[in-house]
Amino acid sequence: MTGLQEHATARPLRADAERNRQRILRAAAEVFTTRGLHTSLDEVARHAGVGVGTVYRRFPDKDTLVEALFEERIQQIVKLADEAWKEPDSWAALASFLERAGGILAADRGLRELLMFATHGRDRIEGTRARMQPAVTRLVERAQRDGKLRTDIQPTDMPFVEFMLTAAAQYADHIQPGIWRRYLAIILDGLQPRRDGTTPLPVPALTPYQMMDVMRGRSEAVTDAVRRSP
Amino acid sequence: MTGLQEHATARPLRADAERNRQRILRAAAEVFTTRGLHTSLDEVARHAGVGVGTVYRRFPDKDTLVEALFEERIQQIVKLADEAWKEPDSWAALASFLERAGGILAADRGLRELLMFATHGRDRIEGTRARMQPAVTRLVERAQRDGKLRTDIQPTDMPFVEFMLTAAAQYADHIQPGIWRRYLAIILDGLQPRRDGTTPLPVPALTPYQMMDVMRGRSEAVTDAVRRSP
Amino acid sequence: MTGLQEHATARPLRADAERNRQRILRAAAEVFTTRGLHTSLDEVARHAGVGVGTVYRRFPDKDTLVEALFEERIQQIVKLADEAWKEPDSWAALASFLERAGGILAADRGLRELLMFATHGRDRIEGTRARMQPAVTRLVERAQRDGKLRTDIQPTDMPFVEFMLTAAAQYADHIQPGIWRRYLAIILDGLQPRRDGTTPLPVPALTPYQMMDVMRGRSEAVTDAVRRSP
Amino acid sequence: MTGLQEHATARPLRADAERNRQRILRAAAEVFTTRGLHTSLDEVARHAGVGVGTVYRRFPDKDTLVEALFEERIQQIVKLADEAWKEPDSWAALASFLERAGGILAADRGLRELLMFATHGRDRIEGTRARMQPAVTRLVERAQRDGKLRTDIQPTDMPFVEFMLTAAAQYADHIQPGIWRRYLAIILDGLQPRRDGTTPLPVPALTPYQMMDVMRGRSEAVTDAVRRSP
DNA sequence: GATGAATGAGTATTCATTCAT
DNA sequence: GATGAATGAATACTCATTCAT
Repeated sequence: MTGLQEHATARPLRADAERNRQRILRAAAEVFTTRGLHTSLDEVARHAGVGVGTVYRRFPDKDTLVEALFEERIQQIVKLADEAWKEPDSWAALASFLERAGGILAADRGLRELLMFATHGRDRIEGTRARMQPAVTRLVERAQRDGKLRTDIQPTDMPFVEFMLTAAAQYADHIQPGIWRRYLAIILDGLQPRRDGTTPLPVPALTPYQMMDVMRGRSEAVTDAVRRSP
Repeated sequence: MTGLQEHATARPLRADAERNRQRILRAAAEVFTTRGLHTSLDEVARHAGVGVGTVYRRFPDKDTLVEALFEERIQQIVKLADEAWKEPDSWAALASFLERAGGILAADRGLRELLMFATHGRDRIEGTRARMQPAVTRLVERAQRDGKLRTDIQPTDMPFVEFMLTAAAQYADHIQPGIWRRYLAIILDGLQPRRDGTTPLPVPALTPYQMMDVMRGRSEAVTDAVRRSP
Repeated sequence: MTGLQEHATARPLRADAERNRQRILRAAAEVFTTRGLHTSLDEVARHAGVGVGTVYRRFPDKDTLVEALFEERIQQIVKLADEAWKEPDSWAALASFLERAGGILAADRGLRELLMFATHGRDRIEGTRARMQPAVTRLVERAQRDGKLRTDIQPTDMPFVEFMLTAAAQYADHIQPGIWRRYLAIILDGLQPRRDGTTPLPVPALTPYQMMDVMRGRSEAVTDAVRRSP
Repeated sequence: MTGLQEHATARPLRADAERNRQRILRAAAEVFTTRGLHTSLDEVARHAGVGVGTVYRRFPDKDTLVEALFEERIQQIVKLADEAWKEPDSWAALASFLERAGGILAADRGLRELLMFATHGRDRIEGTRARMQPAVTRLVERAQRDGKLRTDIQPTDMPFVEFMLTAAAQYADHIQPGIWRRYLAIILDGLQPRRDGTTPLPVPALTPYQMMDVMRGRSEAVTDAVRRSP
């Protein structure tokens, strides 16, 4: 139903097992969202109404659970990119994609921590990201064709925009909700070509291949971030 | 030279004590920079070549040590703002300040974590921040007077620019060093007024008072982030 | 048999868990009795033949473990008061209660320390004490009705008699076993009305409410005494 | 001036050294009295206005410092016994001695802990105790000669009376100041011979030799009690 | 399959005592 | 002699992970 099984090479789970899996994921999303990534698996299990052993039966370790959550959110963002494509105005499409994705990130402390510290590197995440890429690329290229987006921008810049908004939200969203939108507006202005001259970008964007490394690279970071527990 | 002594209202430390203090600070900077803020004080002590008790003699707890480090770096940034003022071109002054500050942040994982997750709220940090404010305000206002900076920008936006660059660096600086400069360039373009129209900012900047809360607010965050232990 | 389960409002522990719980309690009683209340939980765990985590699974912290032990002994004393009631002679009933309770206290250094320095204030202890009160009150009042006990004595004086015997035992029982009985005899004589005049008591007994405070008051004391670590 | 040096076999201290010694003793008395025997020597040194090194120069370790304090108080009590001798009524003399000694104990938490847990065994304490013995013995024997005190009482019972009052004070003096006097009254009644029959004491008093062991025996106890630090 | 009991390494922190200044 | 800096063993407590029921 969420597609979390789609890449599972093994046979599908029994109905009750899948139900437990979903409960765990829901519980994890809830506690990680509200309390952050440290929060013990015992706590997650308690919220899910299962034993901690069941959590371990479904997810080999905490990292994997966190990754599964991450993937779920990434999927949402993929969906967003696909939906944005329907928007006829190419700039509005890109802008609305960035904004809606920002909204998802701003709302979830666990996800922010995940993005800021952690990630995975497992194949199935890689696959998800891969699926996102074309959708984002389409949005970017269309806007560039229409002269609405600087031509020195690359699709791999988009995740960085989100990372930056995430940081802004992390700092102050609890004090001034939506503050990140202020910075999105500034960045959007920076992304548009200017008649009166655009500052040349001093460093090339990441290649898609490097982008994979970014995601992978943070594998260890998860291990770090997730393990930290008060 | 680093001002680490400045807060000591009492007599200066004995020579040997000061030497050890510096060793501890250096060791802490090193391990926090390379391994992150979790990393036990035992480890810090080992790196400094002192007993853990010595660390505790100089810094009542881990938070305080982390703060001392933080303060040192913040001081560097304050100095940067003051130096930038000498630059005759008002836009260049602001831009160079943002860039040099970004450079400091990009270079240090521990500092980034500190900025992103942690801090305290003790008076001396508060004081440091307070001292930074006028310097930044001057830079901002001069650039606005010269028509080089959007008038809807506030001094409190500047720390957010840094937060965002920090995030970008955090993600990919190890893969593409200096990548954050790419995003600084985009943001700088977004900060300039445009003849062809500027997107209005949808959310007001933080007031200086709220900014204090942001810094304070992370008090708990440190406690969280710092205390997380593998 | 010891009622250690009674407070568990939830389902009873699994057989193995209960077995370990008992092992821990036995080990704790042993080491606390012989070495005193300081003695780390690591030590307790080692004696019990379990990991320290298991101790913490059963008892959220050291205080609670100590309290559980305390409660067990208090329960024994409650039982004593009830049994003493069966004794037909009212003075003999009271005296035998005091003596048998003294015997329990004299035998256990950990318990003595507990009584002298430590306790908690949690509901279940409070409840236990509450259950003791009526039994003691009955004994006291019957003896007074029979003219065997000074009428200016209150039920709240009885715990103090025990405290005093405890102190005597603490000092010298290891040198002269049973020495506390000598002082019990003196006190018993002091408790009886005298034909030839009784010294008026210069200070009123504690009210039952104050007695609760005495027990509660030692909350901090435990924390103190228990936490003291060599 | 306090006689603390009287038994010092070594040469007398230089004036400033003696002054420091007194300051330390005074500071120790103060902090131990108010906060208890745990309380670090750093704290004691701070209160005395000297460095901790100075404390160690005067007292080889914490135990010794605690013992010195103990001795000082014992001396006070010796003095009390001597003063009481002047009282013409033999019973009043004994009673007033017990009461005034109780007053000293009740007022001082550190001293109570000392008595309840700790002591020394060093010669000079032993000497102090030895000097107390005759004074107490005189009081006891005179009262017995006058038929005011049970004849089965021994001088070694007197310290136990104090121990017991100490326990009562420890429990509740903060809740009902002077409560220990209530129990002293009861004990005093128990110590007097009764026309209508006195319960025979079931256990012999300690011999003076055993009493020495009591004091000595607690040597280890101090080590225990003193070392415990929150 | 599910449960939750058991494990133990890992962390921050304290304080008696020693020793260089 | 005095100072206070340094030391490090000791302790309570947590939580990811494994395994018996």
